[in-house]
Amino acid sequence: MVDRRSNKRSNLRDVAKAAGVSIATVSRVLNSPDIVSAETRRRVMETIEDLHFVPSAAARAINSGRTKMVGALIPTLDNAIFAKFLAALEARLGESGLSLIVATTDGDPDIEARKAQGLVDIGAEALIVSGVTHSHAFDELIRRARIPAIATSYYDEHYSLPTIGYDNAAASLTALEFLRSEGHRKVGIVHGPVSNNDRTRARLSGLEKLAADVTIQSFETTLSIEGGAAAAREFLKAQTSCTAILCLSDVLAMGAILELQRNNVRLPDEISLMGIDDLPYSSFSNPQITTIHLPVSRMGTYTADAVIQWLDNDIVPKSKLIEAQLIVRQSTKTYRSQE
Amino acid sequence: MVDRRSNKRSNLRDVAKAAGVSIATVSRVLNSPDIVSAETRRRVMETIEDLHFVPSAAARAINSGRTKMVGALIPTLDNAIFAKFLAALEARLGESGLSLIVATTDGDPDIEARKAQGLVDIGAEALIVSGVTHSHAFDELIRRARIPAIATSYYDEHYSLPTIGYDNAAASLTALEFLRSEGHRKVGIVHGPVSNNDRTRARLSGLEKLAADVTIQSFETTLSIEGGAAAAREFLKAQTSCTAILCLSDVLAMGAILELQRNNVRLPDEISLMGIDDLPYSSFSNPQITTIHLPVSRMGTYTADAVIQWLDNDIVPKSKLIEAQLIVRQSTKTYRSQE
DNA sequence: TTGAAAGCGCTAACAC
DNA sequence: GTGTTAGCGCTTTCAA
Repeated sequence: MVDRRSNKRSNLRDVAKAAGVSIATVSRVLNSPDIVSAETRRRVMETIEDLHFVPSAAARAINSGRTKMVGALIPTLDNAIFAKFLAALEARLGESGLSLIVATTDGDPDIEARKAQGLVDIGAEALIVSGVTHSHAFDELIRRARIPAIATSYYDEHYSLPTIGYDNAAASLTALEFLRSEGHRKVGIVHGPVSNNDRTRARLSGLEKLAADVTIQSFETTLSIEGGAAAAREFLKAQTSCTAILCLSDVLAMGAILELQRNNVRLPDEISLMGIDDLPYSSFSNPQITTIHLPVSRMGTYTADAVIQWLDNDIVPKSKLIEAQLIVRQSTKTYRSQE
Repeated sequence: MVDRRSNKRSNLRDVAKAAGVSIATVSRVLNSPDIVSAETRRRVMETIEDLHFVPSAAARAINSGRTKMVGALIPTLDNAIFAKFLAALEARLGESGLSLIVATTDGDPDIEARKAQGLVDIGAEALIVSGVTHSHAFDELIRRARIPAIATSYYDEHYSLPTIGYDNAAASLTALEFLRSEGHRKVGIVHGPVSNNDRTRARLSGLEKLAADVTIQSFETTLSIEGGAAAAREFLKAQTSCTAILCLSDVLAMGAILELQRNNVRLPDEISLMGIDDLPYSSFSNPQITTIHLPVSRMGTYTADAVIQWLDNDIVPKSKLIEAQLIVRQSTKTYRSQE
C-alpha cells in the first residue's frame, strides 16, 4: 500500500525507506542503474512508481551542476522566421530532455545582455543568440561564465562564437543575380533597419558584388508588412526606372505586393518583385513570391543537436553553413528592354 | 583587491568572509535588505559587486521552493496568434523576474500532459495552457502537484481552472450577426479541425443561435493558409448559393482570399468574406479583411499579471473575459437580393 | 553491490 | 542587527 499520509512530494529518503535500501542506492538506480543489482533495482524502481517519486531538479542541479535548461535569446516572436526556428529548436531539445527558456530582446544588444545574464543566473547551461552583433557586456558574460553559446541565423566562421546559419550576403547576392539573369539592370532594394541588425547589413553588403552590373536604389523601412507597404509607396513616388524590387525579407515583400496591387501595378508584368526568407504565405500569395528559402527549421534542429553535443560530450561545434535556396515562383518575370 | 585564485562562481560564504560578516547577513542583504544596518549593507553589496557574486538559483529553489519559472504549453509557435500571446506573456513575466519555459503540444492532449509533467518536474511554479480540453493525466497532475494553472484563449467560468480568454462562441456569433445585418442569408463556414480543438468547436457552436435566420454550409480543412485555399476550392466546386464566407480563423481567410482571387472571384463584389483573429496581415491584404479582433497581447499581459498575483499573494484569479471586437474592413459588402 | 556521511549553496528559525 | 545552525534533496566519495 502506498503511504498517503503526507501530501508533499516524496523524496529520496522516502523511497529508500519504503524500498528498504539506502538513499545512495536509490540515487544510483536513477543515475547509473547498471551498477545496481537487478533485484534491488527492480524493487527500487517499483517503489519509485508507487510513490510517484520525481527527483527534485533543484537539488539535482545544486549537486551535479546540470539544470537541463537552455536559454534562447531572439529578437522577436512576431516574425514567423524566428517562431519557426524556436519551434524546431524546442522540439529537438525536448527529445533530449532539455527545456527551452525563451527571452526576447527586441533586437537591442543591451536588453540581450541583461536577459542573457538573467538566463545564466537561473542556471541556463547554454545560450542561443541571433546574429553576431552583441554588446560588450554579453561577450564578457559568455567569457566569464564559460557558458556554451551559439550564434544563429548568420554564418561567419571567424566569429568568436560558433555560428550556425546562412550566408546572408550570399542569399541576397543569389537573389540579385537571379534578377540580373532575368534581364533586370535597375533594382529597388527594400530593407529593414540597418542599426543593430547584422542580417540586414550582411544582405545589403552581398549586393555590392554586382554593383558594376546592376544599379540599385535603397528604401529603408520598418520590418513589417506595413513597412513593406510604406516602402512600396516611396518606391512609386520616386518614379524610378527600376524594373524589379528586391525585398530583403518576405514580410516586406508581402507588404510591398499588397501596396503595389492597391495602386494597380500588375505583378510581375509591370514590375518584378522578390523576397528572402520564404515564409508560409510566400507560396500562397497572388502572385506567389519568388524568394530565397532559408531553412530555419533545419537550422533549429541542427542548433539543438550542436548544443546537445556540446553539453553532453564537450564537443564544441564548428560553424555550420545552412544552404539557402532560390525558389522561383510567379512574382518575377524576364525583362526585355524595348529597343 | 579581488580574489582571483579560483575560477568557480563565488558563493555566500566567500562574500561573507570577504565582507567580514556571517553568511546569514549576506543572505539578508539579498532578501530583506531593510533589516540590515545601512553600513553593513553597503559593505556587503560592495563585496558582492567585487566578487561578481550571483546567488545560485538552484540552491535558492531548494530552500525557498521558488524557482521563478513559469511553463507555457501552447499548440504551436507557427501561428502568429500564439506567438503574439507568448511575446506579451514573456515581456510581463520578465518584469517580475519570472522566466518563461515554452513547450509546444501540437494540440495533442497526451503530448501536453507529458510535457506538463516535464515542466513540473523541472520546477515550474505555474502552468499556462491553451483551451479547456485536456487529458485526464493533465488534470491529475494539476491536482496532485497543486500547481497554479491557467487556461487561456477560452473563456469559461465553469471550468475547473481559471480561464482567461475570449468567448469564442460569441466571437463567431458576432461575425455571423454582422454578415446577417449586411443582408447575407446563406454563408459558407470555413474552419479548422474540430477534434482536440475546443476553440474551433466553440466558434462553430456560436453560430447555431442564428440557425433560424442564416443557412450555413461547413467546410472543414487544416488550420493553415493552404487549408484556407483548399477550402475555397471546395467552396467553388460546391457551387453553393452562399453570398458570404466566414472563416473561423484569419489564416484560413488569407488562404481563401488568395485562392478566390486566383479564380478571378472579385471580393467583396461577388462574395463577402470575413475572418476571426485579426492577424497582422489582415489589415494589409487586398482587400483588407473584415474580422473579429482578439486582443491576444492583452490576454498575455493579463495572464502574466494573474500568475504573478497567484504566485506572490496566493490570490487565485477569477476567470476573465477578454472582449473581442468587430473590425469592419473591405472584404465584406452589403448584399441585396435581386428581386 | 551497498551504506554512511560529507557536502552543494542557500534560507530561516532561533539565540544573543 | 547580527551570528549560529539546522536543514532542503540530492550526488559522490569512501568504506565495508
